[in-house]
Amino acid sequence: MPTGVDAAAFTSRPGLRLTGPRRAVLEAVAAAATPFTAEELAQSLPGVGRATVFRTIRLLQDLDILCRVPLEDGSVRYQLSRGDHHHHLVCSQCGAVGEFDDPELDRLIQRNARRAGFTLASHSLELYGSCRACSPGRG
Amino acid sequence: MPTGVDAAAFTSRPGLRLTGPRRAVLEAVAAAATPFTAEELAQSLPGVGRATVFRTIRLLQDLDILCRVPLEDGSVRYQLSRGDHHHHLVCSQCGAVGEFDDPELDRLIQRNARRAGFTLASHSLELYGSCRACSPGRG
DNA sequence: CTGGGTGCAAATAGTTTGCACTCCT
DNA sequence: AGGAGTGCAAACTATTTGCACCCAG
Repeated sequence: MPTGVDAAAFTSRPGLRLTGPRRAVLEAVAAAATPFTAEELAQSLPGVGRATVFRTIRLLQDLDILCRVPLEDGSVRYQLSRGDHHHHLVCSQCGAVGEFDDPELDRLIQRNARRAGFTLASHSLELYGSCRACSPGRG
Repeated sequence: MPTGVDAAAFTSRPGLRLTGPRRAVLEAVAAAATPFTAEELAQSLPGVGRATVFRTIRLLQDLDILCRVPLEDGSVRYQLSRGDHHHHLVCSQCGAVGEFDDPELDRLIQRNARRAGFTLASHSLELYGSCRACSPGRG
């Protein structure tokens, strides 16, 4: 078993190949302790071409293995996707990114869309603040 | 009265100057029928330098006159801000961007943050789909 | 009359593409 | 063996910065 996040996903699409470079990216992604930029990922894999890193990042997003995390400043990081539909909790201090989901929240979002005469296809919700470890502690 | 969205905001910060170029940007922004990119804004104002357009866009965001609209594909557009705190409804067909706010939704978001031990500073929520005009109509 | 603002051009950041070559299946 | 995948470098998109000059207050 190569990565834990492994070949299985690749079987899902006919013609998709699990190659050396992709394996390398997959391992780096799975091993990452914190969310990373495409640049950082590329630099951590000197043996893999930049373009391949970018192409693989996109592929992994399509396969729901990786998720895109938009930061408050407009930059973008990536992180292993831990669940299907979810939202992000981004800590501005340490950069940690948590995930959560709340059906009630999604229902409320849907309701707002309907109210506006809007047919909802998708949505994106990011929370920014301080994680437990980085919070002032309040006392 | 130059723009409707006028000089008033500029008085709010000591030292801020309402110059010709800024006036021009403000007028273009106020006249825009649909959300625009920085590039488009710059091109519509040949008399104003690119850098000034970008610097003014940033300034107008700080002044809550303009708001940044992240699209689904990762690109960014801008639109006159019609309210204080609000979220966006982005139509993938025609590109129109509506705004809405829902205190209940914000409360639910806050609750999710708290649950995760997270001190919330801000959040961003964008809905993507089809506006009333562009929707299939369902029947 | 002076410090905030501007234009230009070059620099930077982030990402995509063309193409010859490689290698998985 | 053939098409998916790759590396490289160049192209591209989006935005920022340095700096000499300018003008609103």
